[in-house]
Amino acid sequence: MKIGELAMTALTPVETIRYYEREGLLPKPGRSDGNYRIYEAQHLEHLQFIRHCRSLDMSLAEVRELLMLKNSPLESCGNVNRLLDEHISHVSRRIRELRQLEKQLKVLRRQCGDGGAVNDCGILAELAHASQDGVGETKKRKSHLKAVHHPT
Amino acid sequence: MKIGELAMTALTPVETIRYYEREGLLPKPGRSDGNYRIYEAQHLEHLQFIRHCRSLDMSLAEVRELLMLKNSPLESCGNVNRLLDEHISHVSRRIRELRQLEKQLKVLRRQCGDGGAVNDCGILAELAHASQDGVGETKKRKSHLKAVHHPT
DNA sequence: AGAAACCCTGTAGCTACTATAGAGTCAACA
DNA sequence: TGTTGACTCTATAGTAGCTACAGGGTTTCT
Repeated sequence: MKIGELAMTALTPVETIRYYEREGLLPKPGRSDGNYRIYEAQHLEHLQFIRHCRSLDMSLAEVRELLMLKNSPLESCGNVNRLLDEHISHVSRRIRELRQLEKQLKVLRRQCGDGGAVNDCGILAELAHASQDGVGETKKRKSHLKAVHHPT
Repeated sequence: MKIGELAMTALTPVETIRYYEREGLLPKPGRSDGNYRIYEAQHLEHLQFIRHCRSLDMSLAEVRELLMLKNSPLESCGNVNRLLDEHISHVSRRIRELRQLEKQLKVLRRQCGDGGAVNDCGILAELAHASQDGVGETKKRKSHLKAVHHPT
């Protein structure tokens, strides 16, 4: 099948498929006379594996690792478990962080003396204070999980 | 004060300060004879405002908006409240999403017939299935909140 | 005077895509 | 046969919010 059909079947944008190929996550398919990519059933499976992992918010690096483990069938699944456990702990940590955040934001929200002018707004006043709650932790470890915003 | 001192005081990397200036979030300071940036007390306050917002995971766009509201003192704080409420709802939504994710991951984790070879690993088998839980929602709204991973 | 520590600009890199531009291919229809 | 339209190709740039150079200039200390 051609890339468009694969894209429809796997519910994945065409450009994303080509991107995975460039990144070495998806094996290069054969080409038609007109230089179109021609995919087989195994490509679909492979792609669906990747998409399933991504839907669980794993990073492409993690997916890459899983794909490698998948291809070394003699090894034990200890590493698969380890990878998954680590990922779960990333998620749990992020949930804790966000709960903290939510609490702080709700406190902040209550600072507003509703309806007044901006000059008296308790929220802006509060924000101008240096709370510095962990702001400067230079070595703050970064998370790979998706961020919060929706740029509409 | 020079940029290094500002950086130390506000617990913010020097490059980040210059980046905020480029982005128009921090007003351009004066320069010394040797072309060094020279900051005043108000710059420190301004920077701390930004960092406080960022520590609450607001996007730079949101920070920009707040800064504008701050500079129009006659307006009412309705817009400040609105912005904050929206941000809180972003955070809450992301928490719900991650809880869901955590649940799925824990279910998956239990699929492994511990200690066996990769060939029999229930986790990999499960991942190869097309769960497609929302994988293909083309219009999935993006969040601006930080992702989960820590690239070590 | 020389070295260390600071500062400058400009550019490239990070993640995981997404979105063009500009061109080629293929099937169907008049 | 020509042409329209849908599809595909490569290459490049953009997104967020920094971070990390390279290759220079300035200041400060000894």
